[in-house]
Amino acid sequence: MPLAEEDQPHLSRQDRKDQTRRSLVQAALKLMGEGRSFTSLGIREIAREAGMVPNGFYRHFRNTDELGLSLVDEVTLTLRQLLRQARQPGSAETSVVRKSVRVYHQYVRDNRLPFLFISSERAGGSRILRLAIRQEVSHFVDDMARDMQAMPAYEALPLPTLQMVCSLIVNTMLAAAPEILDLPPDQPGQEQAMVQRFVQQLQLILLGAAAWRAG
Amino acid sequence: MPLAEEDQPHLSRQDRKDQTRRSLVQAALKLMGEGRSFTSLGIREIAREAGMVPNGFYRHFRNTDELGLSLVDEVTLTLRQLLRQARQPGSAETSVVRKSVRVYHQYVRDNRLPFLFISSERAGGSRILRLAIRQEVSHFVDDMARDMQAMPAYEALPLPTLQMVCSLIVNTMLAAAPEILDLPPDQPGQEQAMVQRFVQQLQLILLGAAAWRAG
DNA sequence: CTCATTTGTGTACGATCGTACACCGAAATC
DNA sequence: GATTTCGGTGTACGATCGTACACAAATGAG
Repeated sequence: MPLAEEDQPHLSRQDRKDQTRRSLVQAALKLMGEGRSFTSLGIREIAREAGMVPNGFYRHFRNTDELGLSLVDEVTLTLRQLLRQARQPGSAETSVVRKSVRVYHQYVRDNRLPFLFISSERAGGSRILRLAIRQEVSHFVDDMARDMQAMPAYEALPLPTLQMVCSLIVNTMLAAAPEILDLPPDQPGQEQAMVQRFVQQLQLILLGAAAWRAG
Repeated sequence: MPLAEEDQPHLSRQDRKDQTRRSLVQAALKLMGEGRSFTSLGIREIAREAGMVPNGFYRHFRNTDELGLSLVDEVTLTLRQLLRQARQPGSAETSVVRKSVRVYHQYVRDNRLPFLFISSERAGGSRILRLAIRQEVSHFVDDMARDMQAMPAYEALPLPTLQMVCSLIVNTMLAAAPEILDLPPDQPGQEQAMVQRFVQQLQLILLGAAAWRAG
């Protein structure tokens, strides 16, 4: 093993590779944040944004779709973090739904790029990406349903029913994300109306779940 | 007025223009049907698909976004037709929801391109298109809510509440569209599971709406 | 009939695209 | 310490892109 460099902490070749690979993924995400769809991104463009020469791209991915799958992995972490946050002890607030919506609203705004990517490519141009994202969302729904099953209010419902309910909730949440991100920053009224409708929709779903009989 | 041509019915200049304009819009739609996103389409590409030279594009649209807005108009007609179809007298079937889902399922398959466009560009890359589509969807929701208000089962609910419910229903329907279109044609089991979940989700929403109190 | 308008064509330019090949320097291996 | 491996660079090619300009043909107005 060579002497450790002082001003640059020793990074193995693999570490450096992973680092530039991540920079490529982040570059693609950033470009999509500027109003581009994934299928419109080019290899040269991504490489340039990542600060490297076009050919460097091929050292990490064979084409843009392959990068897209890595992008799904990367962005999925953000979703999992959301679920972990939701698992925190629910404070006794007047309305659990209202608080959840507020937390989600802020979370989407704090993680603009990941949500923009997921909600736009979930039905977007690349079939490979669509399927990958749907699988991750499905995974997320399953986790959420298991969490819900541990709650006294819903332990009477069988798991498949809970999955159906959570799928509906997640759909509603993901559909709200691009609307949140498109809100003009100087229209508090519009924002308030959207949030209220969002809250009511979730309340209605939970109301329906409570009235649901058998699976 | 000149003599009418026999083998080519007389078309005014404006008629011919509208015709090629439509062919451009249809060309863009067809290209998106081949797995491309709208923002990845180029002027040359669209013109070529429409069977004309690149520059011809500019005689009709200044850029692709402008064509996109026409595309939204074009495709919206398909949505309106769906609503008109739903207005037909609901036959007395065991489950209205189940029948509606079957009809919708077939309708989406029969109008693949319009639904592919709407559901993918509703959260897609072009902000202008996103907003235009959302406005049309919102319009659709309003019409649907008015229809629902005329039904005895829901006449007790105020219009804003019905709009909130219909928005949830339409969201669920639009989210189902790309899943329907992505189904591998040889997996009846997967299709059946998807349809069942879809039916249950709509039933749950209606159950929630029935239990809803006040606006 | 004449002439201006308008729709679609042909050609051309510079920029960017995906990709192939040779190359360099540093890390990894021996 | 010598040698191999490999991430990243530089250059180059043909294809396609958006767009500008001049032109042809047909239509509508006078």
